[in-house]
Amino acid sequence: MAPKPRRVTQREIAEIAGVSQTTVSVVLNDRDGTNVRIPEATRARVKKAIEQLTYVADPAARRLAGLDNQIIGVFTYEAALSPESMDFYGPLLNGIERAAERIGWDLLFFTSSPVEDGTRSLFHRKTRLRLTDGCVLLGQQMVASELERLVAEQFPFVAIGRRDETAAPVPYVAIDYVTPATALIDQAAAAGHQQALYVHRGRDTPAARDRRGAVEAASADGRLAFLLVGEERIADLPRLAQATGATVIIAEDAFLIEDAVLALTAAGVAVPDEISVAALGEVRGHRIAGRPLAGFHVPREQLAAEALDLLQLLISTEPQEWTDLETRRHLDSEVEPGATIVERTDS
Amino acid sequence: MAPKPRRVTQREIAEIAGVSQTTVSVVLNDRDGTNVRIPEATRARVKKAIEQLTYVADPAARRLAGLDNQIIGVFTYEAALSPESMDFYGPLLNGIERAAERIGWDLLFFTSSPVEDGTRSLFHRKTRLRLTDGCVLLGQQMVASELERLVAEQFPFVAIGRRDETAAPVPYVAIDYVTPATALIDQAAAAGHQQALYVHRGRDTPAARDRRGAVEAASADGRLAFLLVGEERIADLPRLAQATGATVIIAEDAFLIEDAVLALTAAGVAVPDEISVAALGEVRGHRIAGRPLAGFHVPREQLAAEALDLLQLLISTEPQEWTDLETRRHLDSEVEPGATIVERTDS
DNA sequence: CTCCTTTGATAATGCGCATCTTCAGATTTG
DNA sequence: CAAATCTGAAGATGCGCATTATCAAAGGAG
Repeated sequence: MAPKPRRVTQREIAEIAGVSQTTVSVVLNDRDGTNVRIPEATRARVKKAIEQLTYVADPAARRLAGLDNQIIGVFTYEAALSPESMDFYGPLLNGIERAAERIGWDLLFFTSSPVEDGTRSLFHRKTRLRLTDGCVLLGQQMVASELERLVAEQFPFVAIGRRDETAAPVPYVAIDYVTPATALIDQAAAAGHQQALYVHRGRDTPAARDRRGAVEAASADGRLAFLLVGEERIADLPRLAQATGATVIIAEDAFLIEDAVLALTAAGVAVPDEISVAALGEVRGHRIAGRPLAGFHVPREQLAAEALDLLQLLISTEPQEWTDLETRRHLDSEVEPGATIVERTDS
Repeated sequence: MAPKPRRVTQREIAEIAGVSQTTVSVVLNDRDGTNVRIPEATRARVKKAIEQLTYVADPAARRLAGLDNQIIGVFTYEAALSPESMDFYGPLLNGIERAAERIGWDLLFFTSSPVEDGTRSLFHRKTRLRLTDGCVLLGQQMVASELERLVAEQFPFVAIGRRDETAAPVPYVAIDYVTPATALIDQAAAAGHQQALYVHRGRDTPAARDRRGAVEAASADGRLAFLLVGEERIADLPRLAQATGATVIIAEDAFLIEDAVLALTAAGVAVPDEISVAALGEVRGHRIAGRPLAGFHVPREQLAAEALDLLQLLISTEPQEWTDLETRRHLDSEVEPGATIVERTDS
C-alpha cells in the first residue's frame, strides 16, 4: 500500500543550496535568534532553491517532531452527511467549515469508525485522533467513558451540546433551552391558555431534560398546566386534548408538531384555531396551515464558530491552565413567536 | 502550540511486558515470518500489556515509517458545506462519507486553503495533502496545473467530473450527459416540437460543452432546431420564443428553468401548456406548475462510490502500472421524462 | 561430542523535520 | 598581541514506528 514515492526533502534543498539541512529548516521557519543566525545572502540562496524545487513540508514529520498540524478533528456519533442528518448537522458543519477556513485549518472527519448500534466509537487501535490538534464532538449519544478519557489524556476537544453531567469537566458549547422555552410557555399562558400537552421523545439527553424542566416548572408554578405525552401516543392526542381540556400542544421539536397536526386534522380539530401549537426547537422552514410555527431559531452557525473559538483557546493554552478557563459556553436561542399560538376563545 | 502530551508508546509497553519495542511492533502487526518469530506465550503477554495501557498508535509515526494512513483527502475547489453548495455537493459528500465508512477510512477536508477569486489552491507550503493516501477532487473550476502536478508526482487522486482535456492523464469519474441529453431532446422532438431555445450559463466546462454538443448536434441533424440563449437574457425569453416560434425551452440546469418559468409566467405565457420545458441536469425536487420537471436523475451517491473505488484501486497499485488501468469511468444519468414536455398543439 | 539448523528475540537503522549543542573562524576588547 | 566575544553554520539527537540484519541459545544430526 501507499508506495510512498520520493518527494523533495529539506536535505535535497540543502545540497542544491550548498548548506546543511538545519539551515534549510531555519530558513523555512524564519527562525532567527542568538543561537542560530543566517545572513540574508545565504537565506536568499536557500529560498531560491526552495522555490525551484517546489518544496512542500511532510506533515507527518512535522507532527512527529512535536509541532501542531492545523487539523481539527470532527467526530459525529451518528452519520453526519446523510440526507436525514444534514437537516440537523448541515448548518453546524457549514459553520465549522467556515470557521476552519477563516483560521486556515483543515478538518478531519472520523468516518473510519463504523456506526454500530446507532453510535460510533472514537477510540480504536488505529484512530487518527492524534493527527489533529483538537477535536469537535457532535451527536446526541456521546459515550461518557470516551469523554472522560479525552479529559484524562488532556486532549483538547469541545463538545457541542451541554455535557455537564459527567464526572470529568467536559468543555462544551451549548444552546440554552430553558430561557426561550419558558418564554414560549409564558407566551401561551398570556394568550389565555391554561391547560397544555407536552409531546416528547422520551430521550434522556441534557437538552431534553432542560426543556422538560421548563415545562414542569411552568406546571408547578401554575402558569400553565401540562400533561406529558410520549411520541408513541401522538395518534391519541385529539382524545387527550379533549379529556384534559388542553388548548395548546407544545412539542420537543417541530417534527413532532407536524405529526401532531396530522393527527389533529384527521380528527377534525382545526389547528391553530381550536388548538394552538409550538415547538421547543428549530422551526425554520416549518409552517402550519400556512403560518410560521412558534418555536426557536437556533443559531447553529454561531454555535460552530463559538466551538472552534473555544477549541483554539484550549489548543493554545497549556493543559495545566485549563482550569482557569471558562470552558462552558452557552448561547441563547432566539424565540420565534410565530403565528400558531392564538388567543384562547372561551367556548 | 500543541503541547504534545505524552501518550503510551510501544516502548512503554515493551518495558511492562519485558520485551523489546521491536517485539511489540511485531505483535501489533501480527507479523510472523521466518525472520521474526514470537511464540504464543510471549505474544499473549504483550497483548495483555497493550490492552492494559489502552495503546493507540501514533498515526504520524506510522506515516513517517512509510505506511498508509487510511485517510482520503477531499478537496473542493469551491466551499463545500455552504447551504448553496450543499444542494450540489450534499449527495456527493454523503456518498463519499458512506463509502469511506464502508472501507474504514477517514476523510480530510482541505478547508485550510481559503477560497480566493472563487477558487482554492491545493498546493501550498504547508498542505496536508501528503497525510492522505489519496485524494478526491470536486468542483467546477479545477486548476489544470495542479492536476498536472498531481499526475507528475504520481499522487493517487480521482477527479469528479470529466477531465480529459488536460495534457496529463487525469483519472476521473464522470456523468455522461450526451446520451441522456440527446434522449431528452428526442423526446421533445417526438412530441412534435420543432423549434427550441437552449438556456445556458456560458461556462466552459467539459460537462457544459457536452450538453451544448448534444444541442448543436440535434440542431445540425434537423431533429430539433435550437437558438442558444445566455442566462443574462432570461428576461427576454418570452420575446425570443415568439420571434423564433419556439415551443420548448431547454436549460442547462433546473434552476435556470425556474428563472425562465418566472419570466414566462410574468409575460402571460402558460407553462408547460404553451411552452414545454426541460433541464439537462438533476431535477429531483423541482416541480413546475405542480408537475415533475423533465430532466435527469444524476446518480450522485453512486458517483461517489465509484470515485472511492477507483481511488482505492490507484492506491493499491504501483504507479508504474497505472497506465494499464482503466482510470476513466463514466456513469449514465437516468432520464426523468417528467410531465413538462407536452404534445405540441398546432395553433 | 562437534557442527549445523532452528527458534526467539534484539540492536540498529531510517523516515523528515525541528531543535539543542558544538565549533571554527572572524572581530573586537583590554 | 593575546583573550574574550560574536558570527555563521553544521553535527547530533529525538519524535514513534516498522523493518532489516544480527545474534545467543536450544535442538537435532552425524
